[in-house]
Amino acid sequence: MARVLITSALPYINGIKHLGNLVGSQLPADLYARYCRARGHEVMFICATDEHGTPAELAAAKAGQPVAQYCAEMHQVQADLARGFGLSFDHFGRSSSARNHALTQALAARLGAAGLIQEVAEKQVYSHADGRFLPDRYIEGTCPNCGYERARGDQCENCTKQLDPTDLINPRSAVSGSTDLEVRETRHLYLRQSLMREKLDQWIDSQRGWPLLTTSIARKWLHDGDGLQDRGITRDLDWGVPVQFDGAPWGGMEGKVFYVWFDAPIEYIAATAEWADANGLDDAAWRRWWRTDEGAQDVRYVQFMGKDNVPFHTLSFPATLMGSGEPWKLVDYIKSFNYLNYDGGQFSTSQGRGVFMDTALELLPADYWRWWLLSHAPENSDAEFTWENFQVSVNKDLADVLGNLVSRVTKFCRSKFGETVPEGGEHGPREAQLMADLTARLRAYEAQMEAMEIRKSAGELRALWVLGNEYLQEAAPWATYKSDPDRAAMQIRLALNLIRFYAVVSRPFIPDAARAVMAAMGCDDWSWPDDVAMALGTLPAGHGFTTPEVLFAKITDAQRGEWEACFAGPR
RNA sequence: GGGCCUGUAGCUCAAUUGGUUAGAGCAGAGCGCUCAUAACGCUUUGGUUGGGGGUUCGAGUCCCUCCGGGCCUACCA
Repeated sequence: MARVLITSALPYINGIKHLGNLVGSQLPADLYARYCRARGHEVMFICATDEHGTPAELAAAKAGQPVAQYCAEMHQVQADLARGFGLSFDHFGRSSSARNHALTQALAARLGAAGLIQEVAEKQVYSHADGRFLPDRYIEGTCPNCGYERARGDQCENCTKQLDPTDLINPRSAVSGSTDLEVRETRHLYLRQSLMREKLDQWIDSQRGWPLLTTSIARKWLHDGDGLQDRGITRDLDWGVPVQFDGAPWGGMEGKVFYVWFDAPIEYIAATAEWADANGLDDAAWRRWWRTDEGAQDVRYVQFMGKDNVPFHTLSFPATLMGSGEPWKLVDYIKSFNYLNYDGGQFSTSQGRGVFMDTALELLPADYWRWWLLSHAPENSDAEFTWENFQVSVNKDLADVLGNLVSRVTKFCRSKFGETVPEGGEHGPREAQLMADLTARLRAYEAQMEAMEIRKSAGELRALWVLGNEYLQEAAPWATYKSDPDRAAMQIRLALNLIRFYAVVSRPFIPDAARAVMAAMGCDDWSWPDDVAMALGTLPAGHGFTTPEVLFAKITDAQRGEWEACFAGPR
């Protein structure tokens, strides 16, 4: 028994996430959390909505709502969708919480006292019409390089030239279109990451077995050019954690808030505190997960995220925690993912391209999506979702291999012995062989899960299911029933136990179906099959069960065609 | 422009870090079974590992080069 702290990158608040977002962090994190719990480990699985920043404010404005209300509503929407997908967070928090405000300010104060924060005066574009400072990418104008008229202030997407907003010809606000812009001087706080480069570099070097994607991105930022750059951690916005607070080691920062990438990872900790609050527990309850001087020294901390989040988690957040001089728990393993593409292009939140979490659940049960996404997780390179691949994989793996196995066993038993685990007969060599095969495969499955090799884990699980079909084919209880009914009874008794076994080991991937199968078996024993032979004796002769309805209905060609057409363009 | 990742059977992916004859699943072909969601099982056809060159007893794996895909980023390795 170990203690495992698991965090998923925080989904941004400004809308419903697509399947690419889901498979990049929350879903694999959930798989791992469920597996760890199934193995009897003590798990704290944390996620939250990332609610600060300009896009949130603009999305709220577009929806005609105060930003606080907009975020509260969208948080609820995302929480409901997470539940719909079976994401088993111990707590799904909000980066706008009072806990995060307090913790972000406290950490910033520590960093300031340690000399790791610097005030920098810089020039930013202010829009009078919008009444706000505009981030570079919200300023549009004509590209001085190629003449493209809709170049953004950070980069021209036509000629790819990197730009400064002041380079643009005829600049205007992308929010309102106003040309009433002004370059103003404003002061901001910078996190002096550059001072911690050596320490971070050694820390990264000391990690073993991290995905190449994780370490290569971290090293790129550490060693590229002049090395790790200091980064601004504040912005001129209203919505966020105020930079000026009682006890702050700086003055004159009224009207500014911390920038999202600074406060968002801190929310991992704050959300754990929110969890304690929500459960009526004291501070010690959450601090034993996060403070190595208060119980977290034996915690294993694993983070899941898409590759775009790697720099913040390998460098900025560790710099924040290390720089505080306090004994905060640092991450032990960072599992990062590439992108999932949609049918030849990218999923796009802004363009509404691809399948989003809400519509996905309207089409099919969560387990269909969970299985396909996890068994095709973009671990080593970008992966691609196509409707055809989805249909073929799901029908074959879930409906044919697993669902049909449950069906053939239960229906055969019902017709020959009734809905009761049959009595009689003794295991023979073929049964011993099955146990041995199952044990070998199960150990391989466990090893892949522990290594967080998602695709390979799915492959091993599927191989476990296949063993059941192979056994049934060879044992042929429909034939032995005629010559030796006791033997058929033994075979079916084993097969029924096998179904329960599958419910247990499959639950991390397909929790809803697993629950349905377990319920049909009239059982609630989810103990992990450390000893396979013993596990396959759980349901005794005489135990009643019910024959489940079709576990996974197949996706028809008609459905696929319809969905293909329906999702071809922006929704 | 620079850096990193990547290119393996029609499709989706493996290959214990240089070590026998490059393996799985799906799709295709054949056979078997009939309990089952026309499901399952067995057998089987597919690869000059993007092209070319090199190092080595030995290269999918290392080096060079060209071609293609992706990500990150800025006058710097």
